[in-house]
Amino acid sequence: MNLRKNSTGRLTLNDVARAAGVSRATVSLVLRGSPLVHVDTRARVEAEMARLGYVYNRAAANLRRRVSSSVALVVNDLSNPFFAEFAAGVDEALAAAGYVTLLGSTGESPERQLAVVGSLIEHDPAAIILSPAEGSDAAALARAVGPRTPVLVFNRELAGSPWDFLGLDNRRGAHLATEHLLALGHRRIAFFGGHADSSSCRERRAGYADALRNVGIAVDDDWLIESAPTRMDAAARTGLLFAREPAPTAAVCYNDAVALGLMLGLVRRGRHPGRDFAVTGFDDIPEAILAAPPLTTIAADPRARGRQAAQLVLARVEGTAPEPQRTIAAVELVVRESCMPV
Amino acid sequence: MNLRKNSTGRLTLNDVARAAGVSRATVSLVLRGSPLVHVDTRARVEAEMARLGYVYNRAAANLRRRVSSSVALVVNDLSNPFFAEFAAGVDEALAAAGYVTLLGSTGESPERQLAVVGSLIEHDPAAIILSPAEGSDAAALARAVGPRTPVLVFNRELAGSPWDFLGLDNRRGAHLATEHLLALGHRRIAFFGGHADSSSCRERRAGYADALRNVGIAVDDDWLIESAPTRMDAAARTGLLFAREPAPTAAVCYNDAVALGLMLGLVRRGRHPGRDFAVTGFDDIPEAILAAPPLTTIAADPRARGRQAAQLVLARVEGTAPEPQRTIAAVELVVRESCMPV
DNA sequence: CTGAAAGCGCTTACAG
DNA sequence: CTGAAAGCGCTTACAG
Repeated sequence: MNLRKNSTGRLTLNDVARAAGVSRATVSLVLRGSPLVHVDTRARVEAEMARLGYVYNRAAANLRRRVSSSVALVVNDLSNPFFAEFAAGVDEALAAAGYVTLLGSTGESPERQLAVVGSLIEHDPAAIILSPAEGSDAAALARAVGPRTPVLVFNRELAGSPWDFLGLDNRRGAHLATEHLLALGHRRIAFFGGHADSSSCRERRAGYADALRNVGIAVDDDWLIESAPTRMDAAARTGLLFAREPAPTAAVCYNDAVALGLMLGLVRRGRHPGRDFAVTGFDDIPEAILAAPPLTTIAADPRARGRQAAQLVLARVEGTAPEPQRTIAAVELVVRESCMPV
Repeated sequence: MNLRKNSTGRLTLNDVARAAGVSRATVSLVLRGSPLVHVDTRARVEAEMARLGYVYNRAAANLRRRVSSSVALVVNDLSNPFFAEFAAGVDEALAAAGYVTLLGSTGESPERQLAVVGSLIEHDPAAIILSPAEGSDAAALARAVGPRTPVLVFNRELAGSPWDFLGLDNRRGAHLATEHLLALGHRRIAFFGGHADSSSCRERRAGYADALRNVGIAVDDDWLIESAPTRMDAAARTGLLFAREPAPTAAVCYNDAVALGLMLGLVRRGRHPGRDFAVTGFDDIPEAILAAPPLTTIAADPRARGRQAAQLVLARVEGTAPEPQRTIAAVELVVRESCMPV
């Protein structure tokens, strides 16, 4: 009956207990759905909670129970649709399991990443899903995380880390893209974009090289062209493809962002992607289908990867997972119109 | 000197205090940078914290201090680049201010939105930044949030809510787009996409109508075409534009997603956007520039809007903001190649 | 089925 | 400058 709040202005279990005429313990049991409470008592308590507008303080409960109901998601760049979709998938699966997502973004900076992890870890997440920035220092990260919080590394391998890993089958993806170009008759095929010091780039290059070697073509180092994994930098580096004659007729791109940037760069040079130069991507981001022409690419289903990452990390939290897991998600070729036969 | 952890396995202030030979209070003062602690003591304590790998439990501190160091961000769809950029901006500014972002996504479902808000609020965020799902129930939301947590509503107005609002200058944006088409000689101009029951759609339609009326053209209800604000639905509804003769020669689209979908729909019908039908967008998402042809649109700089939202909400939290604020962000026309003269 | 008491990891007056 | 004590909002044995 008493609407007076306690000294802090915040409604607590105490207020509900007083209003319902029971002890705090009883209210707590109601909250947690215990069968110990008489059905009438439960109803009375619930009515009071609704009437007062009580909101549960999960932080206090978590502190007492020594549990956590959050998972941190550290992502390098939310403006990359691949990671945005991934984040959406993570959040979806975490929410379904009753966890809340703590978001942190690093902008591809290892220093910011360290700061972000240091800040998130103070909020005591049950686990961390980390899509590492390029050039991450595994040892420094391990120190920032400490020994008590499980980590799932996504997408880029972190050399020397003891953590779970979820990645794409990069090698097979690039292999499929390269084979597609070979089947169309291309023989001078470049690998365009990405930084060779990232594991995903190395793996994709390996798949590309495999496919070429299978048909007796040697990899030409001049056609292994690096760029930042962004549209802009890829567009800017288009010229490197045509530095030497004969130039390639096709490029397997590190990812879709790079492929779209390359297409932009080609158009600026008066070329027609899909008509006089073939391009493949990697990721199948939503705008791949909207490009002109629509981009042939490797689909990785980032949203499903996000759900999968959440599942893996929760399995680790619940302690049901065995030793550090290395999970490689399958990947498939999506043929659209950016590759002409030659 | 003692590496033994307490019973829970977790390192606490107590452990650091014992190892450094001081009281918990002293360690706490060190942690909070108090000048009361002797410099030598501070150094000794900090050395122990580093050596032991102590991590601060901010939840416990927040509970005791009755403060919160998180802000909840509720967004309807992270796979929309406009919201992904917005989220990135929010997170960037919150992190800079020492707050952590609690993420929730609603998938444009008012029911899920209620559940998400109900779950986030239990984590006691200092504030909520809410980009409401279509068809949100303001009263139900207000009940879920309670009276103690400030909310900033972004993008879509929530009728009857007492909360701060940050929106775009929708009316002016659509006005600019329509004027651009008029200046190119178009006279039969449709307004394509969006749902008329959302405030942003109504405002954009009003700007469109203003511009037409200014030059003595009446709005034709047949050319006010609704769609979900997505690429797919827009593409599917393209035909409605050509149901009657004479058909429009141009469309002001509700947003970029709709505009890109419309362009896709036009191509499927054998038309050439930018050559025989003019299209404008709204948002200037990154792929607008990559469309074929590049999309003329209204730039809203979602990342800057995210930073702005964080700032507004923090001002409210610090209590420096006066009465409920209504902030309308300026918007500008970006001319590219999707509109030909007629 | 309910109540009194202790405790999660921290902070904050208050003495000294 | 440091220590002992109380308390943030909850949960959990333990009695009854």
